[in-house]
Amino acid sequence: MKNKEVAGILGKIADLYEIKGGESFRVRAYRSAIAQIENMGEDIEDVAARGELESIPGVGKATAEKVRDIIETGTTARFEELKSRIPETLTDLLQIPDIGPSTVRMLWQRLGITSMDDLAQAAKDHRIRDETSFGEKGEAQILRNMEMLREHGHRLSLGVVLPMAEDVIARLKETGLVKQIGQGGSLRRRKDTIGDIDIVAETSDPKALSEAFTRLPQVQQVIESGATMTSVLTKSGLRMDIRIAEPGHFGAMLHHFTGSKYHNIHLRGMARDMGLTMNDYGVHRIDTSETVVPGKDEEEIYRVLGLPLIPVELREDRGEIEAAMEGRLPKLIEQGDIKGDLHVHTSTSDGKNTLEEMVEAARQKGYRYLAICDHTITHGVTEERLLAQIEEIRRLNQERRTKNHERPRLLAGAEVHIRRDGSLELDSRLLDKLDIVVGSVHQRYKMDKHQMTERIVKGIETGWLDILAHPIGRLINRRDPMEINFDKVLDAARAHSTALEMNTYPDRLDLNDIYARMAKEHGVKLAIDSDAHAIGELATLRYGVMLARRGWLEADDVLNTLAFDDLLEYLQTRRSRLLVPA
DNA sequence: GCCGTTTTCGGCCCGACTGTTTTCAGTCG
Repeated sequence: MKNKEVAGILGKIADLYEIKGGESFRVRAYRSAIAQIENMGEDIEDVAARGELESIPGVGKATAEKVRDIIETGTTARFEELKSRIPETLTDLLQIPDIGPSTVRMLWQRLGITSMDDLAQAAKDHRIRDETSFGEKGEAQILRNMEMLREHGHRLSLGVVLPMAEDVIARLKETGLVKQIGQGGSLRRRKDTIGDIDIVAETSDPKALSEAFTRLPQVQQVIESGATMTSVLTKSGLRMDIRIAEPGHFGAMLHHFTGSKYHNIHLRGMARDMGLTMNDYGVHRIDTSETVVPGKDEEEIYRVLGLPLIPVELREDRGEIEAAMEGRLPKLIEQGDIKGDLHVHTSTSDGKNTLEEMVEAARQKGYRYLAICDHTITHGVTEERLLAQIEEIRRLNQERRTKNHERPRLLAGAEVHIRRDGSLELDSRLLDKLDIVVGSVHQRYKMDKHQMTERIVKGIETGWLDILAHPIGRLINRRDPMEINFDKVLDAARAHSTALEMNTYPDRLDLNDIYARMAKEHGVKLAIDSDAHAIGELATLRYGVMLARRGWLEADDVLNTLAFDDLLEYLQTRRSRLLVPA
């Protein structure tokens, strides 16, 4: 039973309580426990096995007992009892924009609606306008919102959404109306998937800025517009909001709309204990309403609470506030720490650019090294072409010594498929000629958990894998993660000094922050690689740095922050230790 | 349902926008 599944059932219980009504604080407690369980690095089953569920923040005696029930039996008495009184399918309706628990309850009690299909039919039959306070407009809006959920109800990759937001911000800057502008929400916190775009801006002309915002070429439709916020639907189906701060309050507004919700709730609780209240216009005394700081920047807000500025990527209430209080915030990895890319392809296999073009692009990025890892036999190079490529790489490195000193050094590598039985599809005679070996699963993703874990662990135990590429195997919105026991993979990776990849291909973002933090805590190194199949894709590596920061990673945790000589020594030492000739 | 640097009971973050509104509930972030 995965954390996601346990959280899913607790979420249903919370949903059913909300539809029932009158349980707002109980619901809040559930939601807070759910957020912790979804975001914790560890398998909830392991925590339960150790009897430490109640050490999870927000999980008390009652929730711990339900979690144990769910792990053991797949459900819990409270859930069954609620379902017997309130149709479970009602919780689906909560996904529809602008439909909340009160509306669901009303639709159910007054019209007998219990599912999406019921609701669509009732709207088409005009029963909603006739028998509820929703008018004709409201009824049409429900149908539109259901359509929107069907079409765009999913979250998009950070690698897709961030460039869109950057373009919007550049255009708004061009208007000359903004004094300060930035991203907010989960986008600014660099979550791997994004549900909507939040923008925060300071201007002396809110009306003109709102109008400029709604006239952007990306905008399909204006959803709502007021004095301090305007919300639109973009042509790509993403909701996009702009919040407008009064001069002098940009930091407070930015902080408020960066979140996360639970980070903010935690901070507001601290403020409350100090007799203070926080909102998007600064920090104020509760008794006199006197403004303590207006929130011109974010530092100001944290300072009032006695805290250093907490990096945006950490603001999830996953221990960052406690770490900040105790002065032990990590020194997070930065883009500039990256010295090279250890997983790129060329036209020798399925890449779009030649070896020379990839090298030149890497040089322009200032990389000190680049590992060429084309797919092996099944997916790409033949033995002859691989040998020829190794020759070419040696020649280029030789040439670099006499001229082109600024060119990155090249590592001869391959991306080797891990077969169903855990063997590698390249034999050791060829593997031994390579400087670096990246292993990955590229076929048969749907093995059961035990078999898939065995397969990957055996692959690692061959001793050849310097890096395990895209370890989880998901494609965002297209393919679910593989079923694996991640703890066992981590144990094997640590024992064999195999680094786990943070693959920054926008469809993958694999590993993400949560798994990366787990790896770090297991003493396993990470490698942030673009898996670029074209020169333009080298730049996606920044998404990996963002997710690494969310995973609390420091430069030392990441293989490709090493200087070239240190990297080479690391690889050679590793291989000589694990692959002593028999 | 959780939690405690006055607490094991009595609190629990805060505000904008919409329209089912004319003073407020529902939804959202």
